[in-house]
Amino acid sequence: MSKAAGEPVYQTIISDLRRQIIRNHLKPGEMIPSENELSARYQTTRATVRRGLQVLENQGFIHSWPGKGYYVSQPRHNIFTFEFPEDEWSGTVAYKNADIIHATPELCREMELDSSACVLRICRVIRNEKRVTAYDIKYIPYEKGVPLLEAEIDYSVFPEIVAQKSAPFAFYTRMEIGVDTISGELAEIMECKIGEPVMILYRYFMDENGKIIGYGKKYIHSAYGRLKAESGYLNR
Amino acid sequence: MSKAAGEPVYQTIISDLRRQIIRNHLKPGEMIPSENELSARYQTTRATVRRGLQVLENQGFIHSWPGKGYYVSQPRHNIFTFEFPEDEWSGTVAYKNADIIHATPELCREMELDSSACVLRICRVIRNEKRVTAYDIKYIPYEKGVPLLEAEIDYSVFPEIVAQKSAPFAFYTRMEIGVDTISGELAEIMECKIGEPVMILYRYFMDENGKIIGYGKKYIHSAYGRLKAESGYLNR
DNA sequence: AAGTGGTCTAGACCACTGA
DNA sequence: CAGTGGTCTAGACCACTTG
Repeated sequence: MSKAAGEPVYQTIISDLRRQIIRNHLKPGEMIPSENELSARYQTTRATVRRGLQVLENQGFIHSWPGKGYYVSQPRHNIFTFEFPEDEWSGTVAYKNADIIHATPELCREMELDSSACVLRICRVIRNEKRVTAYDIKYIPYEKGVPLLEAEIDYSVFPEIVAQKSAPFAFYTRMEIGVDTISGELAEIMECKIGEPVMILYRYFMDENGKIIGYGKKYIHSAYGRLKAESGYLNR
Repeated sequence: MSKAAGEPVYQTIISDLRRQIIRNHLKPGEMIPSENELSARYQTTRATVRRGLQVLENQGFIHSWPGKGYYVSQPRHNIFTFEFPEDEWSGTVAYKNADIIHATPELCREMELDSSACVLRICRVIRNEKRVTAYDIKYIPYEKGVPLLEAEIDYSVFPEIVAQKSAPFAFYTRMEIGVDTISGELAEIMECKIGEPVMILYRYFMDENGKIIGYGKKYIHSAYGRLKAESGYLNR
């Protein structure tokens, strides 16, 4: 039961329990002291205790079981998060091109489109001082007659384009990470040899109803670097 | 202001505000009604209102600015999470081997080890009916004289091994995703041709002090599949 | 029946921001 | 200065679990 000067009581409760869990004095599956017990121990009310337990629950340290008590959770060390460096990641845009094409078989499949559909395609080549580091293709369903948005043609970042098609919060994203070797056409664009390995990031943007409102591929040259992700409980 | 029968008041508040944000009636950067305003509107107390706002804040929809009010946040659509399917992912273990080796230059670098250090190495080949899908190598610092743990030799999943070296919550993980083509030695192990592309997952386990307590590489054949990640605000 | 967490009320005092 | 969020008190009633 430590106490930093002026530290809120609920913070003290959080730190204390957190420390006990991390040091394994409270083990996964074990019950932690009840709200009433903690209220008494810290000379405070249930509301304040709950304030602290709420945080630990949000962070995945504990979970509550109504009628029984709070229990230490089983840690999940295989859930990772990463921040995807949208553009400007691997360099500057060296070439860009936007046009409207008919849906290819790939696009019909990936974007669940009719084969008569049209799609706005935005291609970009990204490079650093020495080489082409990435090749990026974005596809956005194109409704005939609907004027293009500045943002689309001007290639702001993908989520921003999509946000204007729906609303800032009204969509979700899926990413798939794959790998392949570079073939003919791509080798020319990326200025490298056929057979070199590339990472491919596929992105799907869906609206509230699951309708695909954006699809993209990004080829990243293996020499550029790695994608980094993290998981864990210590940095919270 | 909707109301489901028996739904807690704070839930109603959450749903209502959430809907307004997703529909873009409350826009990023805009202030939402104050706690007092909401208390009056829902005929409840500040405590109940705060209960709801807390949730929306945790989910990233809003943030509070003491003395000013609550504001709608800028959505982050480039933060992804994925669950890493530990083993049994791409098939069954076809071959395994554990031994103790001297730290190679790579290990000294990656694990921040002294060149005289010893390391427990666990290699595994994973395959499905048709082919080798992955090759997995785990490294764990080996202290001379310390007996090996059952778990290590028996190759339970990586986080579990590491958890026994410290404590279930007392470490964090970094993953890096890279790509390469298969070279000689690896081609033999993975039963494929030289030059085929592979995804490489590097994993680093650190304890509270940042000391590396586990390192691993997993080569995944491109034919196996993709790594999938998600982001967004709709599924919460 | 006693204990647990879930929800809620009706206040209080504080530090901070803005007009 | 009035308004905002941050913290906290001291209760209440409920549904649930356990002995």
